Amino acid sequence: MLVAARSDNGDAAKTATDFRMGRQVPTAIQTAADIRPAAEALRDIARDLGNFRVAACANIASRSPMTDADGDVLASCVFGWPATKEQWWQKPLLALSSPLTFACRYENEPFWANAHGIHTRAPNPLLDQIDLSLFQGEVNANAVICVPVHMSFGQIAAISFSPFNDKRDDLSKEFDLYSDQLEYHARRFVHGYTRVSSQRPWIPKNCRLSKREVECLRWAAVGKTDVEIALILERSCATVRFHIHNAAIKLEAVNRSQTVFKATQLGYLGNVAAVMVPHPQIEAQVAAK
Amino acid sequence: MLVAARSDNGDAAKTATDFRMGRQVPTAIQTAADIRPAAEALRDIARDLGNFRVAACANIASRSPMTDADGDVLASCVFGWPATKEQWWQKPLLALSSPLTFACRYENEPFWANAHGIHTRAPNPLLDQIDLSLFQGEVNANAVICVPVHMSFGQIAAISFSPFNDKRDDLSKEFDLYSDQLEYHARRFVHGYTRVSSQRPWIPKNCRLSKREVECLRWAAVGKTDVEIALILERSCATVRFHIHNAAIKLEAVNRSQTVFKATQLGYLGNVAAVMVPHPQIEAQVAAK
DNA sequence: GCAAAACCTATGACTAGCGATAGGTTTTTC
DNA sequence: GAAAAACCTATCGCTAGTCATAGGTTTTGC
Repeated sequence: MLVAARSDNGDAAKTATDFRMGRQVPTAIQTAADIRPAAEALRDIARDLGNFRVAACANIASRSPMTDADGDVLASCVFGWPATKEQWWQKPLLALSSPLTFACRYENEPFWANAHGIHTRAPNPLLDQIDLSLFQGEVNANAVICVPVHMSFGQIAAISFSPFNDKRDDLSKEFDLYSDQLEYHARRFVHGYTRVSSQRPWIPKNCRLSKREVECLRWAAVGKTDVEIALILERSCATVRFHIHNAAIKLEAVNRSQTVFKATQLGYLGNVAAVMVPHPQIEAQVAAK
Repeated sequence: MLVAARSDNGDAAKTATDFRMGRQVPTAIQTAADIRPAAEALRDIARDLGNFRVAACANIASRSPMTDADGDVLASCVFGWPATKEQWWQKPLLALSSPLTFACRYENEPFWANAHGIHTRAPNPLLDQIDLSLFQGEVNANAVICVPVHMSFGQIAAISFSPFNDKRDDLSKEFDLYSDQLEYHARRFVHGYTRVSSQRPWIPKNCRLSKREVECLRWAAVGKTDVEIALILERSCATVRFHIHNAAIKLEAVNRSQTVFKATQLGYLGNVAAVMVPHPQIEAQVAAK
């Protein structure tokens, strides 16, 4: 089936046009001065594709609104949210609040959602327990297409596209037709925005962690004490501390919390829950002490 | 300029064809049985576009090779790496090793690289200090296009496309023509692979952190002690502990390291270095104690 | 092959910081 | 006004961090 699809469309590999709409990508941002026109481009693309209104949050952990080079808030000045509603980003619990924000933490690809459910490209059981009972009130729409953007340093952005002045509550067709394109432009926009907005970039001078350092750090990150890690790895407590201390030095961190933080941001710990296996017998040994 | 480009191509918004090459996306993975055909599709797309050979690492923090449903290693069975070279993923320091892996930690968008530099869509000063002197030996190619994929839970993937059996060392033209398409398929492939490979998905039952909890946690994540945080926030040390403890309960974490880890994974702390401002006067007060 | 660098392992003592616990007060929200 | 959230004080035991020291193994570069 999948192979057959490739055979039928083999020649399309080199002839497929992309989303750029010309030589430049209108949603890409190179300098702060590009923010406004890029936001306008994103707004217009969303409107042209499905009469969608854009809501964009470059960092779900931050309550700062996205602004252009002059400090004007994009939500009201470009995306068309009424000024009286512009408070939604002061409270991350609204609009891009609990249900959508939650989903963006756990999902890598675009999805659409309404009060009946969150509809992803492929099933994601992690989203099953999200409470959508207050959907309309929280999201200010009956349905929404949402693009999560996971970025470096653990930053997560969320860009949503909701029907503007109409009552659509089933976006499955639009999602099927346009999610790729909306995702592409949302990513380009948010990547660029984040890049030009960044201050004080941080990079340690020598962050080549050794195998042992990472190993000890992983166990620390899942909550094990030095004694427990020592038992797990069959090494002394002092060795464990040595390695963790070494990792801290390399990451230019002052204590364990910061070390874990930075290692996570840089992807050293990955998806630990899938990698590390619990040690019930070690836990019994520790309990016996 | 950007607005003009949109005007010229306004109608393209709804007529642009996408990368899917038909009704299905050949590189998308829904079940484990799709891994092999999807990998073959990715291989073929890369070959058709630019005679590239694929190297894919779904989690730069893991040394497990990517395998299909039968446990066959994709690098040798599908992507065409000689069996004698298939050890590269046993040592994350090779192939997708230091220079490329490093760049993938700090860059959100595709780039191409050779021994002379890392060429991104927009300048990224964080990549300037990456040592490329041993490029050919480490990467096994004169030049490479690389797609970083940042995913949920802090997982980072890297997919590279290097010229197969030829000496190209300047991929700027291919990058300009095909990076979007390669990125699209690499993302779809890796997202799907990660989804079907995941075990023990983890989600806390109540991870709605309060403003205060996040605030305290952020300072802890950048290495501040409880006393320092208390001074910064003008609250007592006990209150800081209280909030951090609350966050730990909500995230189902047993200690501070694990709390910071999980909060980072879920994007609660965001790009803290850009958000939080140092407090030189607080540091002086702590030093005076 | 050799030297240097990197990595690994370990000890012991001490103290700072964290986690748990208990009880209470104040502020905010509905 | 009541309940929930935020804040406060205090204590004590446990864990993490520091310091100084020592030695061995593996990898890398010439």
